[in-house]
Amino acid sequence: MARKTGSHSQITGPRIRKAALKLVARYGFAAVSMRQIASAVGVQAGALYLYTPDKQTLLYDMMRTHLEELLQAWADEPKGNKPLEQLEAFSRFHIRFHLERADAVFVANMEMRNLEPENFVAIEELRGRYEKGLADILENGAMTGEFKLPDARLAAMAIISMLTGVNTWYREGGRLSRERVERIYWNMIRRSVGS
Amino acid sequence: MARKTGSHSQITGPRIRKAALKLVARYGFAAVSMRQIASAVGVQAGALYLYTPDKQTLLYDMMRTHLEELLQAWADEPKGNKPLEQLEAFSRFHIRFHLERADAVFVANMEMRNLEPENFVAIEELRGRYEKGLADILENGAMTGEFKLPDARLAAMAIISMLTGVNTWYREGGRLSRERVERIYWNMIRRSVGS
DNA sequence: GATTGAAATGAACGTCTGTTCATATATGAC
DNA sequence: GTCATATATGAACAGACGTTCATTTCAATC
Repeated sequence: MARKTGSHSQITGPRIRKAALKLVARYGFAAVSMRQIASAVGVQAGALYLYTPDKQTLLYDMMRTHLEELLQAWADEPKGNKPLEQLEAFSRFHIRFHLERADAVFVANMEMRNLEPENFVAIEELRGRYEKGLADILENGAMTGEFKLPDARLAAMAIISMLTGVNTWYREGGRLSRERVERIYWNMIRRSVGS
Repeated sequence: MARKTGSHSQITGPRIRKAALKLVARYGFAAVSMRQIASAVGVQAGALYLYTPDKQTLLYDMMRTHLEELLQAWADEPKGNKPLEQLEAFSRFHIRFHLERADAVFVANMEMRNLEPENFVAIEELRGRYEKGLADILENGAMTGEFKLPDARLAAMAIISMLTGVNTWYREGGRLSRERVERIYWNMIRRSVGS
């Protein structure tokens, strides 16, 4: 008869989120039904509503969880002191973390438009915080003269787009190893900021 | 009583494509109904089927038309002879063309997964042709030693991701003019290839 | 083994979906 | 003004959608 599980900071359980992520990444949020998600979890559709109040919240939880884990992982990452070291740490971290969670990345990047306004704002804020992490590194480097950048915020967007783009073509066991991709990208980025 | 218009190389008419592009870019293909599209065109849903056999073909036509126009426009673009000139031409062309057609770009990048296998292959082929245009420039430059690139194909993907990323944040009348964005991006790209 | 409370079912709801088609309206030729 | 042709309507179709809820199943406690 209970309508909700005890925890409140994370409404939807990990089992459901994981199954939903896979389906939503493959077919898109609007194209995936609650019945399909339920079937992937191994329950009937009605049972999902013991763990999430509605479909929209399920999407929001997937994206929020992903971005919170991203921010936490970056906070925990060793980064060194100098802007150049930090930029390398960011570049390699971003590629590695994003390749490890291709489904969540895909959803977080593609499904913004399916968020209700309130949730949209919250997710955008989290994403902005991550982007600011990179922008700060670039700004510091520009101030010390290590980087030659007319606009650090723009450079941050350019670099993040480039890094996230790896997810669109990289395939495990393909022509290039992840380490090799990381090195080549890092070299391009290092040169692009004039170092 | 006629079921189809005379032309056959372009099934769906431009009026419908344009209205559909706007809606699909904003809400996603799966989330937009034929009734919504019809309403944006100013007709009833049934009338759409005089111009397209089904919804899937409508999506396919939007993407195909966009990519064909992209390929044609790039073919018509003046590019110079030297790899460096060509790379600058490509960078500036890509930003300009894509900003001018934000809706079509969004749809072409986001709705691949809603294409049926046959259509998916066809669209991927067109996209591959465009990417090869850039990869060829980079390969030429690497051969002459103008560019320092361990892997031209990978560099092509990196650069295209970076350029297309402009669409996600650029807003008309924002902090930076398009010309300024073009110049900054071109500088980053030029340096990233070691020139 | 009975009692309890949580977890899951499965039928039902109203609404919306893509698509079809008999019918109606508009357009231009003679 | 009549005919022919292209264009559009709007009702109807079968099925899927998100969500609710009375009922049943499951697991643990006494």
